Amino acid sequence: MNKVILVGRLSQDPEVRYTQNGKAVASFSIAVNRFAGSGQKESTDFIPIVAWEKLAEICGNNLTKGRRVLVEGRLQIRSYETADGQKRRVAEVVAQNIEFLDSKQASGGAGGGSGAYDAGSFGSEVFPEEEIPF
Amino acid sequence: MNKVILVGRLSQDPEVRYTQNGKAVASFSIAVNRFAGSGQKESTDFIPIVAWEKLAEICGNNLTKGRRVLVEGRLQIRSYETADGQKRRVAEVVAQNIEFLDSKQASGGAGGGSGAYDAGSFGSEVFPEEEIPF
Amino acid sequence: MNKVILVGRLSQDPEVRYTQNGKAVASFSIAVNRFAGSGQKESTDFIPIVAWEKLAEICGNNLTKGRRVLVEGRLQIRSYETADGQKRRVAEVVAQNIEFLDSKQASGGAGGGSGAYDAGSFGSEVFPEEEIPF
Amino acid sequence: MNKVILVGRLSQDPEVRYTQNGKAVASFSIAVNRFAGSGQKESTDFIPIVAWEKLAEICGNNLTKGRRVLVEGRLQIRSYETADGQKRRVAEVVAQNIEFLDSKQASGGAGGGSGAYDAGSFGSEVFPEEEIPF
DNA sequence: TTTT
DNA sequence: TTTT
Repeated sequence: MNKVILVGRLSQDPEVRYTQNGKAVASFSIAVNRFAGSGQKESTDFIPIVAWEKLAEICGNNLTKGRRVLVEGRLQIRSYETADGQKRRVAEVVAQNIEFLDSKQASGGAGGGSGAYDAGSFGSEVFPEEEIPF
Repeated sequence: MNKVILVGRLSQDPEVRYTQNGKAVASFSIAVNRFAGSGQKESTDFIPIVAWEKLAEICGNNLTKGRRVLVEGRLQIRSYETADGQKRRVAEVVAQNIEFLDSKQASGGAGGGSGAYDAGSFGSEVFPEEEIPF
Repeated sequence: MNKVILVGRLSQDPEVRYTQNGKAVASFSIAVNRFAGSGQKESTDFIPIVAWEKLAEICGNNLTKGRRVLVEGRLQIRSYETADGQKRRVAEVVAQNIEFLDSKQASGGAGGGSGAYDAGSFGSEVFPEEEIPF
Repeated sequence: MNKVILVGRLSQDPEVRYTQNGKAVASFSIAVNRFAGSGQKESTDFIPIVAWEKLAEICGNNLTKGRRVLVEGRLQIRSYETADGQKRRVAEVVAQNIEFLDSKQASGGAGGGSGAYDAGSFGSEVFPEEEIPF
């Protein structure tokens, strides 16, 4: 069991790239507010999201900075090396399912609308982390 | 909504420290296995967990390396500076509720037993991140 | 672990009642859409929600039919007897946390706004089921 | 979003039946303990679980009364008529993913072992409720 | 009994 | 830095 459920707003437009095998990967962050009790400082977590394949394309085509989404996914710790050879670890949520929470009326325009998009339907539950092209 | 639910085994004994205000903080990582489909390489995420106050003490007193737990919490991105002034971000799960999944029979001995422990009952849902003593 | 997370719209205004001890209880149902794959009939689950005390009052004062909410809670199976002595069981979600998902702009008017409300902050995690006044 | 996550023990062996189309359906209940605070009566919810197809067969072949599982699924309200024509509604959790929480050592024997089994891998996320053969 |  |  490794389940993450977040509601937040995109802090940037998604970036869509492609692996060497031609798989789409979308990445973006969402701003998730912490509702601290009264008297406590409110704060925000900016949480990196990664989506793959069909879900990546849906993100690229439909999401923009500021839109509110519900993301269901898996918390992944990915290791990489910096240009000068240091090992680093980065956490990100690999999306399995994304719901667009802005109602049609609220968002208006061509890119509007709400819906739910599920990576599961595309048979892409798990991806080898080496492939991530960034 | 910022909800994380994980099942995994402690990869180390919890470390319990105290803030300047005397609040207990336990930290440890859990190894969460990824059940890739057949034909895919199995892998593991080592996810850092932080627990506060009473829950921290329960962790310190009852959990050891190898024990299996269910952790419910919040995904937090914490910023800090390295000794040489670089800004870094680290992700960790702030535990709200921990269940011990090793049954009494299975684990045996004095440290055994299973149960559920909830930070909520101690009124400690949100902590200012500056206080973390490490 | 008994965790339920739902996003849906109120199918009715909340009803707020009081137990003999003066505790507020709000009840309402939310319509949760099932996003079946293409070619499958879309359908809806109408799921009964119960909220207690302060959270009940917030629901009574802020929610109306049609509003969209995220409900986090516990799935509870409650037993009762009908007037003619039959035993019945009813399932309901006891809310621990409710987020209002209609943005201020989208909903407009006095009742609008979005926010998150947590039963935990009021120390009311668990309620004896006999007390429910309906 | 309609997500349920439960940890409990089977209160009975699973029953596996088949729809007219030959799809396997497993049904059983799990006993989920409510950890009331000290001074409150502890109680248990018996929550009906339904699993389909490959996941149903895995349940039928591996689970027995008393085994501990984590169930991830969807809360569904199903309508049916009694023999004397009354309309009733029953709630059940449609499993998407089941993890066996009894460790190999604890359970022993041929049926033992732990693992995670995911309906998603079998392309069976949503089932029309009319088909349920009971 | 039902929502968009 | 890692667990079974």
